[in-house]
Amino acid sequence: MPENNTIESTRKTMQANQLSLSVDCVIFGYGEEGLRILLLECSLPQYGGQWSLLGDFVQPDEDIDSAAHRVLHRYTGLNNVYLEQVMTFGHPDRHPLGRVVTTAYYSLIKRDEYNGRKAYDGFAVKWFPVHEVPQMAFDHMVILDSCVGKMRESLREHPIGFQLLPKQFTLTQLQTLYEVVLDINLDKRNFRRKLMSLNMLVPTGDIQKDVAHRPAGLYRFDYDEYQRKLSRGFRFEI
Amino acid sequence: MPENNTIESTRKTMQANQLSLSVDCVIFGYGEEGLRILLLECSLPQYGGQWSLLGDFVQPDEDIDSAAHRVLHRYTGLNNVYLEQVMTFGHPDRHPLGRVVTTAYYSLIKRDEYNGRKAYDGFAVKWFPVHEVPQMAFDHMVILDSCVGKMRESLREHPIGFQLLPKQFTLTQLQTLYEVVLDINLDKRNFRRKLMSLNMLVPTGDIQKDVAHRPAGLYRFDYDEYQRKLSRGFRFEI
DNA sequence: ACAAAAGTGTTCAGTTTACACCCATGG
DNA sequence: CCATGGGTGTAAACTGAACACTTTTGT
Repeated sequence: MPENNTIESTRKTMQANQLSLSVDCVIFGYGEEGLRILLLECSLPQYGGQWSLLGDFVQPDEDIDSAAHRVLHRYTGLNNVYLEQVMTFGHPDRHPLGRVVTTAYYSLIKRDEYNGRKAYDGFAVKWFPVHEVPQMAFDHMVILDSCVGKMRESLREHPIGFQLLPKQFTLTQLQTLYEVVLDINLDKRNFRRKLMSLNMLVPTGDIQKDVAHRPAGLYRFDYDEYQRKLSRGFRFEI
Repeated sequence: MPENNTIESTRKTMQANQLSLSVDCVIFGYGEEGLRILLLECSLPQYGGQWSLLGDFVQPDEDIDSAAHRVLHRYTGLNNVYLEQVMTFGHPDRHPLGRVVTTAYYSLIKRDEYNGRKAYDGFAVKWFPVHEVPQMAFDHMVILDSCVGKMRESLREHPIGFQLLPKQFTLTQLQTLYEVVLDINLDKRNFRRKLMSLNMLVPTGDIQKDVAHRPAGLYRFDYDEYQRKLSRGFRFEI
């Protein structure tokens, strides 16, 4: 498995092929400071000062999903994380060093489980707020935008948000998650009514500890019940 | 531009690369007989008697969207047709002759504008009803299923159905289109109310001719008005 | 006159939205 | 006793689904 992304290794990969395939991951991190995106300082001189998504070439005998997982693991230390393919970008001039077609993925992780380094091959890695993304190299801004859209759509239509909370969570934590990631405001009473009416949140019986106000009840998401409902034609929707 | 898909040309393309990229198109044809899919008899001996989607390798300096349009044109004679990327399939063993990653597209055309041949390179091309697809080579059944799903989703959320009707059409023709392609039944009154409430169907003033019953009024889809509404945040939905 | 498809309203149920106050706890 | 967030109900507006008869035309 490749373990660096220097210009030399890039050239070597490209020379072996008329056409190369890469994966690029938009990694969303959810935490105290809101929703951020993990970016890498671009190593190509023509994109000096700009940033890029985290990516690598797909190896000759590697599944593209596996390549995306490998990239995700390399930069975050995480395995078995939710990763979704978004779209493939294949304009002939999108990469200045040659023909590279790239398949975009996004992932949604908890910032506090992130276990990456500050730099790779001498190039910085940094979290940026979604509303303050820097200049992006290649066509990575377009890719980023399409991943933001797809991620928000999936968050509304699949129960992937629960992976960003502790096993036990309060309804306010859940609401805040949707508000932050979707960049919307929700009504507390309506939100609770809707979520509870799905019959997939079960009270654990526990309550918050050490908070300077009335402690909230804790819930867990009943994944088995969700699967059962799914097979009966149910569609999750926030 | 490549103009054949024989086994020899396939091998040649693959030998030049560790990894090849192809496009595969699911071509839906709408007409009198309902919704059909255009398939090609598979040329590989190990898939004898099976059928495959219409595809080709992406050329070194060709956009992937262009490759899909090229394939579509080759097999249907059509240009400037609606074509949508669905997903990229990259399992290492999906192609018996080597590593081929493929990007799937679907297109929706009018059967009566179809202008293809009966065979290409000695292999038959045939329309199959969506409910009677034959044995498919490679992973093409999986690809087909994902394209059917995506096409139906897009039909409901974008006004792509109007491309399958004459410029002027009756409301019944429109309703039948949605019923056939989505494989559902719709209530006539509710359907008309909903469509008319979008304020994007304008009566042309003309009526049907030469029908053995009360002639229906003809409408056209106001694409400009649709664009205007779009930019004001409107979302099309059937 | 008949056959065939066009055209047209109303009711009911369920869902979504808007909105404000009291409660429990820690400090 | 104060500050902080937790927790709760109701009314109005809107949306989606069900449902049947009259009209116009050609033969």
